[in-house]
Order: sequence, then structure tokens, then C-alpha cells
Amino acid sequence: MKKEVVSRYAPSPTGYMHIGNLRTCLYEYLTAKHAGGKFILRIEDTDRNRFVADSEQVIFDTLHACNIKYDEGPDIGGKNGPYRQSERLDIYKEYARKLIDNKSAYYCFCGEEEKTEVEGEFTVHHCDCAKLSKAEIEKKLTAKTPYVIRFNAPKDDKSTTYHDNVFGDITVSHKEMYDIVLLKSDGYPTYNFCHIVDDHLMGVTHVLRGNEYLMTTALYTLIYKAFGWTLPEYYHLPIIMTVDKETGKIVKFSKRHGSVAFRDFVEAGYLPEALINYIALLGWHLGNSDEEFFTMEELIKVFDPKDIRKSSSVFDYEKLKWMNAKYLTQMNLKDFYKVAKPFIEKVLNKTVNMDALLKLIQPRVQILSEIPEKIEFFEKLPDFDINLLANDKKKTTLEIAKNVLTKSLEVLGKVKDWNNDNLFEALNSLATEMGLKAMSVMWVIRLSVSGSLVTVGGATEIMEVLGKDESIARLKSTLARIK
RNA sequence: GGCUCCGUCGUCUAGUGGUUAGGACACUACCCUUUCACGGUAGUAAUGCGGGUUCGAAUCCCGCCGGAGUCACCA
Repeated sequence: MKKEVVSRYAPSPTGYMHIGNLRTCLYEYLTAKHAGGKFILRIEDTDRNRFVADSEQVIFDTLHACNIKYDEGPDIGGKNGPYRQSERLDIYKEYARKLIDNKSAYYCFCGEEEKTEVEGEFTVHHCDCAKLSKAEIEKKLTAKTPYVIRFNAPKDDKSTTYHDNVFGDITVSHKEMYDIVLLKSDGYPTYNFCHIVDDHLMGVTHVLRGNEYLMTTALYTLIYKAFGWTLPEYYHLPIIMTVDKETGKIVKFSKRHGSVAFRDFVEAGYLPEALINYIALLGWHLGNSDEEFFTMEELIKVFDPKDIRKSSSVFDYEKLKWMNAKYLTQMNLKDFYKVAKPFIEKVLNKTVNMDALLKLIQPRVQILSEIPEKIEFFEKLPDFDINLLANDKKKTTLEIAKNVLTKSLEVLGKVKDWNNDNLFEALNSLATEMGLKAMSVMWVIRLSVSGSLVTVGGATEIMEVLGKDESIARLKSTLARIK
């Protein structure tokens, strides 16, 4: 019988959810769920210096918003708890001691060292603490000398090879390895150590993580070996890149290159579903299909980690916007209103025909934050140069505009059912009657009610949104300015 | 700098020895049209370079070049 697939997402509580981490999380989730397995959330809070209050909540909220459901986690519990590493300190000490007992690790009393990197020269920790006698160690321990526990990495000329399911066999020479710290002097473990202990104890079978671990994983496999544990399946993910605006170079997607936090994207008006769909495609592709749109359910069905690509990819905001627009236009009006409401209310307080307004903006925005500037004119008629009513291309003059406005007011006053079709019909016949092109009439009316050269929707659509009273009031005020 | 990985249109990608090198975003043109969008049609655009292997190479091998990652008591 095949073992159940278990994957995990193990973020550090840094206060925000990086979009790259979100992709890692997505792939981990999909890998587990595609195989009908289990997905665990574990908080890696072993660095007290970087701890940010409330970040756990950010993680919970993000996963919830993205519809990523974990089977075990700090807030919901599970049989492999606790799920915060800060609550598992005794476990790490116990396992570190096992490694000391079988000579795979040792106490190091050297104290903190400054990292030495001068002009490309790299040096690595080296000491003789491993050779200390039992008596000497006991003496230092009873004297409460601060110590760390280091892994006893091989010192020979050989190398270690492990298999990564994305990158293939990775071989690292033992000369590249050194005695990494397992347990810090403050009693907390390092990532290098605790992720191994936890993954083993929690039964994690599939490890997906950023490609920055590709090299050190060789050393990690040696720690597994020291414990006598079996290795999980490894999948190292390609890095997400971005174009540095200053240098034009392609660099790792990070904070200093703009918005990388999930929350920033939501505030800008991206839908979590669109974001998830987009990042799923950043490094993964479904066979030789051209399909680009996937719901979470579909992703679970088709996502196979063997289709993860090796080369890094550049995050393309334009394509994300396009995809977001697709999601926006496919929503029904009610759902669209739900997500658009906060952005609409930023500038619009008066009562308008909301359904008509939503229909106008839905196909015209890519991200929701574009809404306010597009609908501002509905709130209050902006000042505009009255001479714009005269336009050669539209075949209008101020005199024509005046006549159009005067006659329109008569015609429109008689419109009973104030909707786009009726308004268009009324103005279109008026144009014929006056011997004008519809284009000319529409230009005058649209400018008069919107005060804007470019608007969402045409003259009659705008009037439908504004309602009869407001539309007529605006036409009158513009007419008054001509006189 | 050592080590490791990567390299198809500007970007995301399909392609696993024989394709007119396909799709998507972006861009351009045209159509639609009450401005702007949506939508529709068409177009520009890629195998980093150099050597092999082969009848034949984006695909296999070697070298170079370019890019990235890593070298912490951070994860």
C-alpha cells in the first residue's frame, strides 16, 4: 500500500505574506490534495529577532482568502502538534542529544563569531570543540559556558548526492559543507535542524521549497542519515524574478521592487482567485495544453509536481492584470458589486442607478483600484472648458451645442422609462430631426453630463446611471454656461 | 571568488531528432462603436554564441558567454 502524501507549508511569522511564499504554499497544497493527501501548516518562529506580532493571523487570513485549507495547524490543532516551533523546544533538545550521543554532533563553546566576508573571500567556522573530552565538556557545561550544538559534517574528499524531483541529481562536495549550528545558544533550533525533526515527526513525505535550499539539502540528507531516517521527496522550486526599475536587470522578486505582499495585491484590487491562478502558472504548466484558466478545484485535479519547471520566471504585472480583468468580467453583478463596493464608495456618495453603473465599469477595469478615478464625475459634474463642445471632428459648434441642449431638454423631459434604450432612441431621433449625425448629439450630451473627454460608457449610459433629475440638472447647467 | 543550477518571441510558455517553431500577455493595424473599454480579425517578434554527433538538432555531447542561487547562532 502506498503511503499517504503529506506536505506542509512552514512560513516564518514576518508580518506579511510574500507572493513567492504563497506560490510555494499553493504548490505544496496542490501536491498533497492532488494525491488525496494531507496538508499541514507549521509556524517556523525560531528567530526571536525577526518575530512580528500578529503575523500568524496574516498567514491564517491569507490562506483563508485563497481557499487553501490545511488539515492540521496551530489554530485548528491535529495529532502532530504543537505546530509552533517555539512550543517544541524540548523536542529539538532531545533529538540534538541523540546526535551528540552517536557522535554526529558536538557541543561548541567558541562563542559568537563575526561573519567574515572580505572582497569575495569566504571563511567558514572551524574549531576543535569536537575533540573535547567528556570531562572537559562536563566542566564547561556545569560552569554554564554558553554553547551551540553543531553538526559534525564529513571532512573527507567525497561528495553527497541526493535526488531532487525538479532538478534531478544534485551532487555537493563535502568540501562545500561545514559544521552548521543545530541548536543556538539561546536554546532555539536553527531552520537547518528543526525542519528535519518536524518533517520526520509529522510524517511529511513531500518537501517543496524555494531553490535557495538546493545546495544545503545535500547536507540535510546527511542529518537524516545520522538519524537513520528516510528522506522525503524533494521538489525545489524556481525563483520568481522581477525587473529592477533602476538597473533594468532581472533580479529576485523582493520587497524593494514594489508590492510583493499578498495584502498589497488585494488592496490594489486584485482578486485572490486571479492571483492564485496567475502564480500557479509561474513555474508550472499543464502538459501540452493551452489552458490558462484554472479554479482551485481544477488545479487540484490537474496539478502534478512533476510538471514544475526549472528555470526562474519573471513576474508580469500586465498579464496578472489581464487575468484579473477576466475574472472580474466573468463575475455576476451581485458578486462584482461585493468586491467593487469599497472602491466605489471612496468617491461616490450620492444615489445612482447602481446596476447600470456596475455594468459600465465591470468590463472597463482591470484592477478595482482603477474604479474611483473612472467614476468620480458621477458624484459631481467637473468643471470643463465650455469651448470643448465645439469640436471639428464631431462636427459641432457652440451654436449647434446650444440647440442640441435646448431640444434635448424638451425631448428628454418626456422620457418616462429612464433607461439606456429609451434615451438612445430619443436622442437618435432628435439627431435625425435636426439633420445632425448621432455622433454630434452624443458628443454634446456626453460632455455636458460628464464634463469629461473620456468616460466609462456613452452619453445615454451615463444618463441612465445619473437618473433623470440629475441628468437634466446637468444639461441645464451646461446650457446656462453657453448663454 | 568557490560551488550549484538555469538559458525558446520584450514577458509567461508548448516543444523530448524531421513542426510553415504553436499558444497567452504586451505592442501595431483593421472591424465593431454614442467617447473609452469589451469583443472580433490580422500582423510584428524567439531557439544566447561556437564547435561536434547525425541524412537531419530548439531537442544529444563539449566549450564559451550570460543570468540566478548559495557560502549565518536568517529562514
